[in-house]
Amino acid sequence: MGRAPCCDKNSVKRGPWSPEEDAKLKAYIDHFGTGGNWIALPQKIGLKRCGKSCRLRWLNYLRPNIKHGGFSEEEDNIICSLYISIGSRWSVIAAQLPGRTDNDVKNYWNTRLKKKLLGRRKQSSFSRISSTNPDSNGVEDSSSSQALSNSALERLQLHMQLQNPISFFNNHALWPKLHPFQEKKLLQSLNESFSPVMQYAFPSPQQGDGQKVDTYRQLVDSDTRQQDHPKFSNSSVVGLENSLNGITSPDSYIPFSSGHHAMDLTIVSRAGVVEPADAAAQPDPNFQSEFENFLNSKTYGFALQEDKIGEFGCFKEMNGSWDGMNWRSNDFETKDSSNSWDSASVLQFEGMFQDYELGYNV
DNA sequence: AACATCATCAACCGCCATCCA
DNA sequence: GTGGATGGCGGTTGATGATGT
Repeated sequence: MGRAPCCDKNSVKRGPWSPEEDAKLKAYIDHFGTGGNWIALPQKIGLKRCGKSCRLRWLNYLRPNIKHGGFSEEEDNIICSLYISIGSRWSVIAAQLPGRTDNDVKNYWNTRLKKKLLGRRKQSSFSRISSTNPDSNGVEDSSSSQALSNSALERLQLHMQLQNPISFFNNHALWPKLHPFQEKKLLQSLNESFSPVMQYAFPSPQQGDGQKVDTYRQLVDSDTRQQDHPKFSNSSVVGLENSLNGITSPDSYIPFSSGHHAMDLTIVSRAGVVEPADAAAQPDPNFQSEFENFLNSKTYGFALQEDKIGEFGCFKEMNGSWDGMNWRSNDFETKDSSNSWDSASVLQFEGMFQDYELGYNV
């Protein structure tokens, strides 16, 4: 039994608003405000609209100082950065963009920005998977596509594409400036939390790691049983196992990502030397070659290559530096009242790790 | 020119949180 | 404490225009 609708759908008008309706609503709110009750408002002004519809129309279109379209690169950067950090909390993201509504930001992300950032990269990553998996026939593996929620997958991909998490975590100079206690707390929480990516970043094979894998696998099994669309696939477990059993050993630990690879979990697992479920498969020669080149390059920093940066138009103004997008390190020092980035900066950094925890439900 | 497909975005839907009697 | 009313939010839909064939 669903809840009662907020209005009688048969007696209210739906669909696009006419200029007359807009004028009525705007004139009333300009003079009297909303009166604190959107549901009662349409009756007061003689509009055959649902109160919620009035509220939405006002907030998204009629409200003063609303901007439509023409998102700047600065705004792109903010949206990308916040999406990576906090996910699809559009109202929070929109709050950082004066004149933008959550609906606008959401639409912009879904229709343009996401494609701009993930579109071609996704394609290339899938083709890479396909090329190494003779069974896939070039079709995206449904199990891997369901491994994570769309949002989590997108954000994970963005992480992998826009940042090299391993080199990032190994190079503290790239970290945002934190107060000492914040950094201590962060490191503490990283050590306490269990995340595959953290394992890559801080490889410290210890007794009990196998147990962690077991625990993780139990989570996955539980997840699979409980949900129609489990957040985890077997490949993510394989990736985790590889991360613990293989490449995270002190000698073999290698920052295998060159940063510009669009690596989803399947690729992560494949990069982990041998994937048990696919042990007989030969590594993609192209990937192998790129991998070796990377190892020879000794550029373990943020290794976004020039040509790859060019694919991310919205970042091209940042001179190859990520500071402008993700790590407003100055935010902790310069309290600029003209922008509202302070809280967001904290969110960004905390959210980056929460993201992985959420993604893995750990 | 006609049709199909794609991209965009305003609007809707339904869930959850909060308020208040 | 409880339950209804309302606000707020994120996900989704569908109309419309643009573009491709």
